[in-house]
Amino acid sequence: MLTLPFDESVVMPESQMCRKFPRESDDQKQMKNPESFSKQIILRGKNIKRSPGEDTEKEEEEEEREEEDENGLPRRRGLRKKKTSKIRMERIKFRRQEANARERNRMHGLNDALDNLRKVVPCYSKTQKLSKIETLRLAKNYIWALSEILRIGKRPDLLTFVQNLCKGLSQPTTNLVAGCLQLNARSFLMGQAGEGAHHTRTPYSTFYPPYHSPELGTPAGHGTLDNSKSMKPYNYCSAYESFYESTSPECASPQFEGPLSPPPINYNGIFSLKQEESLDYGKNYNYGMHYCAVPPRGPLGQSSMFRLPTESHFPYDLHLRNQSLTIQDELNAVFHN
DNA sequence: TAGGCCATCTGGTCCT
DNA sequence: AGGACCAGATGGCCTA
Repeated sequence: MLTLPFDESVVMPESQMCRKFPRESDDQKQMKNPESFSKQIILRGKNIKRSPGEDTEKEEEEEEREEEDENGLPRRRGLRKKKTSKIRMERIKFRRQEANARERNRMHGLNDALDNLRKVVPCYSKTQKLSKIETLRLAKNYIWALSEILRIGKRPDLLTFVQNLCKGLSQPTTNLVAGCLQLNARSFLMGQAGEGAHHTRTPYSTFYPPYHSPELGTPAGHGTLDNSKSMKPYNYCSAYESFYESTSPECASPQFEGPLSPPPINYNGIFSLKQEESLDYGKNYNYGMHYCAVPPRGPLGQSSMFRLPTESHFPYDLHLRNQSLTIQDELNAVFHN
């Protein structure tokens, strides 16, 4: 915009000017690189480039001399003022653009920090990024959950941990977190309906080895699984155990690495358990009701509720879409009853 | 198409 | 004076 002649468009308010031009104007693109932008200003803006306050007096004096008419008499006040304001406008404009660049950098820094935060909260996916607000909420919940562990001095059950993590999160985020924590809806059903719910179990509702979906007959991560959103499932075990003791090999990394790591999980639709959204995060902590995923009985609950035996795995619940819907219906029935 | 999320611009305020 | 920080406004992109 500095390349524009200083005509009326320069005098008009900045906000109006900005609306006149496309967002990614040349200047704006250049502003992404402030250094090159400065150079551009030198090249294109003639005498625009200067450090703030520098030479301005000289130039304004010059301007004032210019403002004398042929007879050496000063021009009328109004005219002169207009000329001076033109310089000022130029300078203000330049400073505004510098401020914009700083603000952009600042926000980029903030976003970088948020990205770093995303990597340490219990749900990280490069392709399915948590929103800023959800990242902050999840981080807060995570800190709170961990501090509760410290305060109480013992491990809560998985359900409580997940409940705490998901407080106040939106449904998609809750789904994502649940997926990352590798809960499964069947555990939920078992916990909700107790033994009576066992009839709802499908042949593979009991634990089966990961990487393979019996119904699909294909390795997990293929077929109907949403592979486009390759997620790095957070290993609950790692966060948990690293907090207390050394991690087992299976729990060493929260991230999905390589073919031996857990497959991507289809988190679309599986955990659509919430009946309503809480409008007031501070008051409503009902989300826990929707995550009554009781840690599976059996091998998981031996030395620790969450400790996995060396050769056992968390179940990866790989559902077909319609199957997920069926489960969701069942869950809804549970809630409504 | 509405709504959510985001990047950017902008002007105000506070601090150094 | 100038920079950092903040919040409002705006428009683009994406998804349900």
